[in-house]
Amino acid sequence: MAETRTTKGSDVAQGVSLRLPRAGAGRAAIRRRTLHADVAERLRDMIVQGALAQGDRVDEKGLCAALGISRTPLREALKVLASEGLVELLPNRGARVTELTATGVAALFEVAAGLERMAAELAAERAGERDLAELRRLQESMERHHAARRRAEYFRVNQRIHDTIIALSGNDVLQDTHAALMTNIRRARYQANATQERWDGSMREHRELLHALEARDGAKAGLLLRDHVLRTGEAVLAVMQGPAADETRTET
Amino acid sequence: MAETRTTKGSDVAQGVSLRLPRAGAGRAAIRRRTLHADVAERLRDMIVQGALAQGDRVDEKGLCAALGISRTPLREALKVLASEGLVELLPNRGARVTELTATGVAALFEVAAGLERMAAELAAERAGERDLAELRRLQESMERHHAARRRAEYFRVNQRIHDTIIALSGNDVLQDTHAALMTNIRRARYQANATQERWDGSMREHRELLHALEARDGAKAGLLLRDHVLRTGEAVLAVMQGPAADETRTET
DNA sequence: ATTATGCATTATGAATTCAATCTTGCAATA
DNA sequence: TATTGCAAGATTGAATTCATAATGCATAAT
Repeated sequence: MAETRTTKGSDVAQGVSLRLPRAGAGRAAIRRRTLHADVAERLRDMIVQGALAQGDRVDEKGLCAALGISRTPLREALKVLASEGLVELLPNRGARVTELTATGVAALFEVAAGLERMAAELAAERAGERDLAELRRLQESMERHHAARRRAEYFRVNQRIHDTIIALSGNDVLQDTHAALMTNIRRARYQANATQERWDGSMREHRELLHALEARDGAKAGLLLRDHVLRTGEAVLAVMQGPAADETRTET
Repeated sequence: MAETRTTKGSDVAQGVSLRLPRAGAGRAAIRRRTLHADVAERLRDMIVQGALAQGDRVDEKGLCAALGISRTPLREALKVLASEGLVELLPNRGARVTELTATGVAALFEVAAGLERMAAELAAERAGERDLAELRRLQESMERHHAARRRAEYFRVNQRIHDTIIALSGNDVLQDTHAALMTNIRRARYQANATQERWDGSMREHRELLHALEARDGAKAGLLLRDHVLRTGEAVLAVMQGPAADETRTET
């Protein structure tokens, strides 16, 4: 597993699959990627999935060895992650993974709810008939997964619906801002993995949302989606604070 | 002016006033700063004020010489600015200052309006009586500046009011997200400097907003502030697209 | 004359090196 | 025995060096 070479040499570097320009997929956009961007993506995943846990100090040397890169791109990536709120940089003391507090997660969901409300309002105005048809298709797909209790698939389609509505807002800034928040929200959801089920209620809310969009009732769609996201947040928070208050510092 | 020393030496670096821990102000938080953070701040100002103009390629070597630093902190700062949308990084081709398009600016104001609406709704619930008193004080101050046609002071207090309402939301994520957008919005406003006056209408809207907040009518306050920000955006856009369509690529 | 190709120059991305700061452990003293 | 001061070690932040990709120009070929 990428033997921890002790630097000093000429052919260091490419220990991992990083760098390769995505072998399989279409060659269309020969977008060259930079190392720091790949590293940032990798670190993001590690933090979301808990491979780098809350409050963990980021050991630069160790991570460099593990990833097969030098410190420069890693440190560049850390700057980006810091501006995304995933790590905090303590001058002369390195980086540490930010802790998810209850109040912080509540704030995240509150803003996400506001952004999705905005997106729904705009989508109700700007979505074409084809877009609504696509949403209906997704809704039906989700209902099937729900009926069959296929949790993972349900979750994926659910996420897809939210992303679609965001995209239908036709506002790039909204999309980017939302994406940034979602990385942090995924962290919280990943933690609260266990019992964050809210299947039935969530399904109903999605149905009502779709109807409001079809009726081009932006105000109603906005409120429905906002409250839906807020309830999701409450469910996640309940798990975080609830039974297993292990890792999660609640910080009243 | 920080003689462009040709590297090689021991006492390079501190050409500029950077680094000093803010001599005057209270010593309370002995917060140490890092070079890349200072550089990022400096670059932000340069971009907002147009010292680095739209579409300008960022010459690393040149800037390093000008700022009296080496490339590493500069490049780290550029990564941060890229994630803030102020520059874009072209792999192997360096950084370039992003261009403000009409659609982009419209999107910025749309999202800012949504965030401020959210803030107003929350502030109406969460603000204490003392906070409202502070807002009244600011409003009166602004009215005085308005009456006296003191443009700069009016503008400053106006900004202060918006920031205060954002803060009264009690939501840190909202505050950070809004701040990130505002950097870009300031860019647009700086460009449209000339005739973005909307004094009288703006004043009236602010008064109504204050009344709604005092009445704890969150929904109304939210809508008022949202529309106020949207109108400001329209004014800025009008100037951008209008008479002097010089620098600003409109990009239909 | 115009376009294509190859070379030289330049600048970027990443690695490595260097210096300053922080941490840790031990010892000395109260 | 606890606390403070000091020194050694470790780690960060920044500078410098190195390798590679991009750009521009000159030359040659059509």
